[in-house]
Order: sequence, then structure tokens, then C-alpha cells
Amino acid sequence: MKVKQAASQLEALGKPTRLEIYRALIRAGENGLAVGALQESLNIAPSTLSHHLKTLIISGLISQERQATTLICRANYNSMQDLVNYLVSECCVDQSVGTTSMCKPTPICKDC
Amino acid sequence: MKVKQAASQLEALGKPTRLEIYRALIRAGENGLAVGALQESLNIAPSTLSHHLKTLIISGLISQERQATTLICRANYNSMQDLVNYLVSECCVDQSVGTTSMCKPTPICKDC
DNA sequence: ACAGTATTTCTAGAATTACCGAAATAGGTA
DNA sequence: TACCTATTTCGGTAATTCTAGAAATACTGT
Repeated sequence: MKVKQAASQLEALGKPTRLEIYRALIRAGENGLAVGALQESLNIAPSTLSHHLKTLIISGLISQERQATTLICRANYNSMQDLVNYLVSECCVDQSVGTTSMCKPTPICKDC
Repeated sequence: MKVKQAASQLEALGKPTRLEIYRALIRAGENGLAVGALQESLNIAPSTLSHHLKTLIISGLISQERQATTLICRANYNSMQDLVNYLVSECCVDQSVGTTSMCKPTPICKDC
């Protein structure tokens, strides 16, 4: 993953409104949620919700599938996985030899 | 973790410049990096770097320790761990029973 | 105290973003 | 076709943010 794409995804999650949207989709699992259901449960203006969904879609974090007149939104779990991996993948690689790893006792990278 | 704090940390990582700063510190491990070393390797104006470091510090993602005239910056690994946990912690909890979990074959939550 | 290096604060302009109401579009159905 | 529901696009305002040069501050060593 390139830094620009990772930043785009992190920025997409960096506003409370969009983070709530995303977490609702994470909670929903593979069933996803309709735009209308999101709008009702989060209580934000339809145009605002649409705007935020677009941001999340462009970043690749979520996707939509049309079912008749409703649009089902789903979190893209692979994107989240890739993003987390990107954040921790180079953990400690520049660290001098012989020092204790920062990653213990709660390692964020598999090599530490 | 509250949504506002998580969003603050994600937003802090959501600009390429700050993400590069953060990743440099992740790579540096527990030794950390001086502000001046960051400035030289990333080639950004000192005032801009200072501004971004402040954002990262306020969000809790990094911290600084003074060593004589230089300030050593370090990534706060626990914060990253908490943030990742927050993102995936409620994965699939609203999902209907009987459906296959989205979390396979690359689970992002330990329960799936 | 003074000089020197390291870093932050101040200031300001350009650019981006959030937000929402109103109008427009997409798809389904009678 | 005409209508209905679901969702997006448009238009505009207010607020935030990025960026960096110049000045100010923090700390050390002499």
C-alpha cells in the first residue's frame, strides 16, 4: 500500500461522523446496511450521509451494492486488514540491535 | 476509547506528511528520533514539522522526551494498539446469526 | 551572562472540508 | 407513462487546516 492511499483511508475515518458510519458497518458484518437504515440510526441529513459515504467509497474502505431501490453498504474487511498491516509492517526495522523491542508485551508487529 | 479520541488519532494519521512522520517513528522503535533528525530526513520546514508533531502529540500517538537541547520523539505503541482494537472490537456484533462471518479468512477480530 | 543550537510560536494566505436544504436522478411498480 | 421511494448532486456558507517565513523561546556549555 502506498502512503497516499493509507492516508486517504485514515483521513476518511478521521471524522467522528464517518467513523460512526464505518463502525456501524463493521458491526453489521456481511449483511451490510442500507443507506436509509444508516441515515435513520445515525440521524444525519441524507445529503451529508451521501457525501460521507462517497468519501469512504473512494478511499476503498466500504462498497455498495444495489438491491432494487436501496443501496446496501458494506465495510470492506480486506481494506481494513491492509491498512492495519501498513501501519505496523515496518515496526522497529530501523531500531539499533541489542535494545529491547517496544513491541512487548503487546506486539503490534509479528516480528517483534 | 471514545469515538472522538479515535477519530482524532485517525485524523492525525490521515495526512501523508504526518503519516510519514509517524511511520518513521514506528520504524525507529524505542530509540525514537530527534525532531532535527526527522526534519532532515523528511525535508520539511521546521515550523511545519513542529505543527504536525503537536497534532500527533495531542492525539496521544507519539510523545517527546527532552535530552539536553534535543527533543526525542517516540511512537506510543500502546495508543496504536488501542486504536486498532477500537476499530475492530465490535466486528460483526450486529450480524444475524447463521451467516458466515466476514472476518474469514483474514479475521480482524478475535471472535470471528 | 553569553553565544550557539534546537525547536516552537506567531502570523497570514490559500486550499480544503463539513454541513444542509432544495432540486435532480435512479429504479421499481401500477 | 406516471408516480413513489431511495439516494445523490448542486449551491453556498462557515469553519478548519496546511504551509512556511520570521521572530521568540529553551537548553547547554563556556
